[in-house]
Amino acid sequence: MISNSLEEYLKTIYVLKIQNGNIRVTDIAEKMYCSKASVNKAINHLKENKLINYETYGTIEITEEGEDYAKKILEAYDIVYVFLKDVLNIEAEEANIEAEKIKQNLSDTTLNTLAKYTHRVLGLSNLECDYDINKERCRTCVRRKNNG
Amino acid sequence: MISNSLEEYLKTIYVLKIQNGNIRVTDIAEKMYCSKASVNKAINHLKENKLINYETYGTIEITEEGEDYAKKILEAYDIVYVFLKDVLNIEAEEANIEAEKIKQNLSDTTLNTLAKYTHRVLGLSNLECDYDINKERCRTCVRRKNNG
DNA sequence: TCCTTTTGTTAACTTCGGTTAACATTATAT
DNA sequence: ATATAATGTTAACCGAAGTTAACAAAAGGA
Repeated sequence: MISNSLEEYLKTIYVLKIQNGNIRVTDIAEKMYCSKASVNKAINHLKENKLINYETYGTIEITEEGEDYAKKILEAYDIVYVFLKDVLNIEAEEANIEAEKIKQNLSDTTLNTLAKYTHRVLGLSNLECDYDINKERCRTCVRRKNNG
Repeated sequence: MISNSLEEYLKTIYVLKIQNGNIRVTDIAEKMYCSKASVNKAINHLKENKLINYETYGTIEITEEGEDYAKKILEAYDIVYVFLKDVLNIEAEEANIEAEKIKQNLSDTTLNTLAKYTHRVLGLSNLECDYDINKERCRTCVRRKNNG
């Protein structure tokens, strides 16, 4: 288990790599509005936790484990975001802010229950949805995102 | 604005005072599973923020402002707790743990929206519930609590 | 090539929220 | 009334997560 702060770094690294391919300390610092020194510390911690590979002055690579972790973080965000935006009808920008704040604090079981509830209420999947955050990315949430 | 940590101390002080009348540093430390030294620091911070009155070796008194603040913290907890327990049907103990973790991070507007949603889904108040977390304690949540 | 700019690292420091241990004060029991 | 127990305070410390500033390394242009 890593801290919320490190989770944010990992998530940012994962997203930036998908968007931009390669990625530098400076990119992360800009995206997260923090100093390069903070990023440097963070990536060394992530390395200690085997979530990324990194050598001094080298390139940042996410490990298998790190990728799974990052996906789970994003998945948790999606579950909360979709609930706030499409069930509670909270405006997108506000829903985004709130989802970012909450997602880290929810247990797997709560996230699973919330996902199933949202799917049911929105008619996105049948009642006996067997979604499990630890097994796979939520197809219905993904579909919603892809459809706008 | 005080930190989440200080909010927890304030909430605990408020609840203990309601339950036990007077209250000591030791009581707070026991309830929060922390050292008396931590409590001492916290109450001095709360005092600086005018949320409690305290003199060295004296008694701990909550100010008007502190009481309002504590009530709001409890209210936020209730809103999340009732949603988790009665809408998502999460088991009480788990709902309690999760509500404790989330409540601090939600904005007033999200809390209001969530409260109204819960009331509507549970049929606890009419659709045009004008509940506002900053104005008063939620009567429907209170009623639910009192009725078990 | 080599000089300059960009990028990355490190050291020293800050704040927050906690700890333990030593000490001070207050309360209690005989 | 006083010894002892309980309670409260303070000092010195820790780790997490950030900062700035100085320095090191890499990249790019003339």
